[in-house]
Amino acid sequence: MVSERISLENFNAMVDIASKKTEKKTMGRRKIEIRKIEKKTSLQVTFTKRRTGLFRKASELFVLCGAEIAILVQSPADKIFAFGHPSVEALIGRFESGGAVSPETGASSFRQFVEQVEDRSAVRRLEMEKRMKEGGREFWWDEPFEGLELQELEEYAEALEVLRDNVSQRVEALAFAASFPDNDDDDQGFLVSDIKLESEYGVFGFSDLN
Amino acid sequence: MVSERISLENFNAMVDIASKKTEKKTMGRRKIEIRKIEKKTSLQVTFTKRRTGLFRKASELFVLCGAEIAILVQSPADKIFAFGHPSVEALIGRFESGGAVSPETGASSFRQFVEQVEDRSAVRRLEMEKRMKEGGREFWWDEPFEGLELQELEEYAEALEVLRDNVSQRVEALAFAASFPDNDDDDQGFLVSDIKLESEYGVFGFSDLN
DNA sequence: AACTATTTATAAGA
DNA sequence: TTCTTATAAATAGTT
Repeated sequence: MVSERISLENFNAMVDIASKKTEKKTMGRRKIEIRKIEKKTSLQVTFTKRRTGLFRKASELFVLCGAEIAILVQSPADKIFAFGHPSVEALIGRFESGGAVSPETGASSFRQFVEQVEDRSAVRRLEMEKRMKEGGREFWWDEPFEGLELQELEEYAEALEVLRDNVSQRVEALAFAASFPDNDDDDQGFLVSDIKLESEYGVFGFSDLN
Repeated sequence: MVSERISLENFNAMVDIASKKTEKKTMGRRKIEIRKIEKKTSLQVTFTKRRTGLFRKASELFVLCGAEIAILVQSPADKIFAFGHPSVEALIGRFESGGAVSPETGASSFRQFVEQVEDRSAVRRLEMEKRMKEGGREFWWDEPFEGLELQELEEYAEALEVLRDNVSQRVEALAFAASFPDNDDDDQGFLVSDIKLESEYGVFGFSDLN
């Protein structure tokens, strides 16, 4: 009994391949609806593939545009994955001096990176706990960002700092601007949010994303 | 004078089209190297396209896998874009069903983070709820902070500060823990950066991302 | 973990 | 800017 709903196209492709109407070996990629995957194994596989893809896209955006990026993803199994954006300098420096990763063909090192982030491993965690016990210190493990490596955390903290500074600057700028009210009487009641709500910004549908 | 480097494939395609060896109207998408785009207008265009793409991917990942995601992107022009899930609906549901989130390992603070990012505008949230009811499947994302009111921004800056402090504390704690090596002769000189260099972590390259 | 056939994303150009 | 077009890249389903 087939428990998943199958589109007509998918069904026809399956029949064709099963009945050898075509030489094709697989159905290849099939279109899917963007809605919750129910089958657990598929979900896990898809999550892994797409998280990897997402991080790759982020890294490309970072490299191409110099855009600073921070991503946190919490998996269905409640693992946390992080993507951070080290500075280009740090990146290159690390790349050159470390030499740990040869500049070989593509995916491998990116995959390594992802694995490294993923691998905020049991092992390291246990090591850390051991050291802390040895050091006679109590620590808070029910704490933010459980599972992130020191380096990721540092980068994240840096990113936060930059972000906070930027936001603060903007606050100051706005406050400054606000200290010079226009002659306009109604200005006080005019919310920026009102403008935005009228615009197209911030509202995206998925029904038309395919 | 051509100032950009052009691959052989691209050059050949250009010649073919120029000399009408092919009926094609455009060269279509061309392969690019993943490295800093120098031409400013291209950079802006690419940034916009790819940020949109990144956020869409994140949305899909969220919907398909139920993975919670937060993204912060700072554009080359220093605008900040944020993406957050879960949907407003889910978020509100969470608030209603008991307020504080259960402090299961690591999750709570991530959720806090998401909520901080998400909770930028009550107004916008309400508007979104409305649209979600009307349209079914819509999400909010993608506003530069320019659309925020002064007060909202201030609150956001504060939230960031809190978050940053938490993360910093965490970093310090980890660094402290790491400063108790097994045989500590001279661990005074043991710097966090040393830890980084010694570990395999954080060694990754982007130059070879295809 | 690999493999294809497809779908999807997107670089250029209009 | 926004749309088009052709190609590059990502990935669903299978093995």
